[in-house]
Amino acid sequence: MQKKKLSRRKREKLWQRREMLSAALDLFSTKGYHNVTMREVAKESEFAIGTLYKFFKNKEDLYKSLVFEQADRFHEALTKAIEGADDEIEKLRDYIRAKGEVFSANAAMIRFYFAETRGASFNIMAGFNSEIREQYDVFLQKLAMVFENGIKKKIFKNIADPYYLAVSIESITNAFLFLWLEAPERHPYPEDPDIILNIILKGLSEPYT
Amino acid sequence: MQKKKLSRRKREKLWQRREMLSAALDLFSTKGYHNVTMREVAKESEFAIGTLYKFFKNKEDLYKSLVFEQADRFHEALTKAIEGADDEIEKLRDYIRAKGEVFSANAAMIRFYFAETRGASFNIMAGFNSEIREQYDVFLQKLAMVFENGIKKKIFKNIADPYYLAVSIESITNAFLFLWLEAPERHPYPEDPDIILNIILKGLSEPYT
Amino acid sequence: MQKKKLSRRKREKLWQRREMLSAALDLFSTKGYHNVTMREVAKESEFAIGTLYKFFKNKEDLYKSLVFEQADRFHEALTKAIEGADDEIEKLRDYIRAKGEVFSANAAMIRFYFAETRGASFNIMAGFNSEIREQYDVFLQKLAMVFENGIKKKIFKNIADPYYLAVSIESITNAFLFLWLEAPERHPYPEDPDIILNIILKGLSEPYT
Amino acid sequence: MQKKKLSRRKREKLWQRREMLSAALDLFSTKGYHNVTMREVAKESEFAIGTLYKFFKNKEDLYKSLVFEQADRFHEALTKAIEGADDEIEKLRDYIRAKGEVFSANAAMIRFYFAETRGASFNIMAGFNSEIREQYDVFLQKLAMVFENGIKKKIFKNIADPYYLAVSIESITNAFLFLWLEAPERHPYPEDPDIILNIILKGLSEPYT
DNA sequence: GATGAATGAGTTTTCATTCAT
DNA sequence: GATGAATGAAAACTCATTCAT
Repeated sequence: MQKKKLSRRKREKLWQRREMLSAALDLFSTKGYHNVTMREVAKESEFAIGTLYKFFKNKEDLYKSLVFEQADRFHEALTKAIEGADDEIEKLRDYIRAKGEVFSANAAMIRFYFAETRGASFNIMAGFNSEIREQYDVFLQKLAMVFENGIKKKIFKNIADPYYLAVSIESITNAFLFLWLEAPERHPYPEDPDIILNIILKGLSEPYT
Repeated sequence: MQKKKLSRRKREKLWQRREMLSAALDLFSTKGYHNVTMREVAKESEFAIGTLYKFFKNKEDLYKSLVFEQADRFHEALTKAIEGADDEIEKLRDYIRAKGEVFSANAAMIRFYFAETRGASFNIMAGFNSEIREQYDVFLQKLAMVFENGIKKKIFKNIADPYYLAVSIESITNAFLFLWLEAPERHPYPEDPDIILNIILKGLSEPYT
Repeated sequence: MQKKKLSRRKREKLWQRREMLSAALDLFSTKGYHNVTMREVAKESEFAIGTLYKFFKNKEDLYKSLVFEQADRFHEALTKAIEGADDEIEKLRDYIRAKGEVFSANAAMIRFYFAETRGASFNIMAGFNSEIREQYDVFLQKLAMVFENGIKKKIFKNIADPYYLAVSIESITNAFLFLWLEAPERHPYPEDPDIILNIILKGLSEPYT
Repeated sequence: MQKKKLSRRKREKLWQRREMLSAALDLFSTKGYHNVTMREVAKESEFAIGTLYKFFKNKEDLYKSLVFEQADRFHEALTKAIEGADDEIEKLRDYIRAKGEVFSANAAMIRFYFAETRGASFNIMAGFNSEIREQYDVFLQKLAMVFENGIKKKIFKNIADPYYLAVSIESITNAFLFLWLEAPERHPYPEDPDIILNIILKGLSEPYT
């Protein structure tokens, strides 16, 4: 086991880093990159500014670290979800469930995620955007594969380009998450994945075609 | 006619205002709120800073004005689209087409839109968000109505809450716009609205119920 | 006349600039580059910090401007001095007098000059050093020429390389200025240039060869 | 003998101190006081910052210690030089040689010396300047004495105040050192002290007087 | 006794906003 | 009424110094 090998020093470092990133996530997600000062992050995380700068070489570095960390966490969970089951429909159900779990656990993260992926700090991201975008695209390709395979296996009808189907289910789940974020009571993220899934599984128009 | 009543003075004012907002849209959409200075907006719009402040009481006010203006334009176009045709399917087609037209004509606006609705300046908007959100919700309700009526008329199967259907088609079209924004060549916003529409019309699973 | 052409605006600008450089000279010369804050320069010159930054793009730029300005003033005065008279000895007398005049008028400048040319901020100067150094060398060459011509005309004995003679008289006058700076009463810069000049004109050792 | 009395402990301390000062000299002489951090001195000398502070109560103290140490070394060498020989001319030759030896051996020291005596850190030195200056003046007085005695003995002509003669020969040798520092190849500090000495010994003007 | 992580005061610089011309 | 020069508050970041281990 590697984890046992970490010295007390190292473990403390890691814990401190986590504290800082956690404070930063809270602040960035509610106020946005430019409305958060390093002083605030320092105060919120209960470290001195200088200490913050020991861990992150500047504000942007702190921000990027946060983005990468969250993106990794997110990417990993979703990838695992669509790689678990054998059945394509089950894969999609797992994916919808996982997305809900990862995000519902942390409203700050979802707010941050939307601020990041769509718009918001698209200016700050300029430089490292590509890396994240690539990682995201890798996932989209995998998701598209699920549809492609489903179509090949005749589980799905061939109604649209698998990539667009992937993008669509992504955007629909995001929309549900967004609704939940705004009014958790009124619009809970559905327990039953089929509530979302049916929207693209069962066609609206029976006679239509 | 009301427009004839406007004095030359008034009309000039309006034109100046439009120049300013246009310059602001260009800058904000490409660089983001915090990376644009009033000096830049002044230079770009070829007015003096002081003149800018005659029209907008501060930077935030300029920004908000822009948001409201764009939102209005957008809202109006989409509302008109779904109120035109009689047939529900045709309404949806019109909606998809209109969305493409409004946005495709102006990449700046779409970039700005995403920065606004999803994330980005959700911080700046804090206060007046509600107003925009309300307007947006009015539209969502109307869009939901299209689905509800379609279901009542048995044009659509009753596969999900009409409101969620509205949110879904909104998010799918957004996703397509986003793809187009990133790579206009590779992912053109479809000429034929059915390419998008089919995703929720024709269900993926035939045998699945 | 060109000066008459300057608009009131331009003249005011120039005056402001001079005020700032004057305050900066005072501060830099007494406290040294690193011990002076922009806030101090602003306060001393009675402008806002922002105004300071309108004239000089950063602290280093302010500093460099000061160095160049002073160097120019100094260089010009000395060059004129050694180019005025025909007689070599008279040239040297004029040079010694001019040096005294330029500096005696302004203790701040001499302090600043020593801090700059010898040592001090040799770190800050790194980049533009060469330019100043070159200008200085041009002068040294001209001064060496005075000695060379004097030797050719048999006014001077050929006791050393003219360049070294130039460097020597430069350093001796500097030494006198330095003494004056430290104790103006006890060590006034001599009215009669021959007091300095004799040191290298009249040899110490008659019999010695 | 006093040195034998030093305990191993004491000797080690002394050695450590020397290591620190040596690292400090290297850094200060190349980068200047304000561009050197205590962290750097610690790293360069391979001690911990805390240890540095055991030896010097703060950065300024470290700097001053360095100045005093170097000044002592310098002062001692030069004093010894002018006290060795009996003949005044030989004393001056020894002085010129010694100056070359002390400095040529250590470019860092000369750079540091110029940064200190002329300009640079005259700001940092403010407080303790006087002490160094006094020591330096003691030396200047002794050097002046050499001239005074030479004049009394009729070895030298009485062409100027002995103190000014001392200052002059000091500044000329400095100028040569400075030239050497800038371009060691082109301007070597002369092996033969007479090359410098002649400048004040042999008068330039034969017929003059 | 040695260490170096943690601290936070202090510095440079930007930019929204005002107001005299 | 238009202008844009002047303002200064506020932000990012550095580094001398302390002190718990």
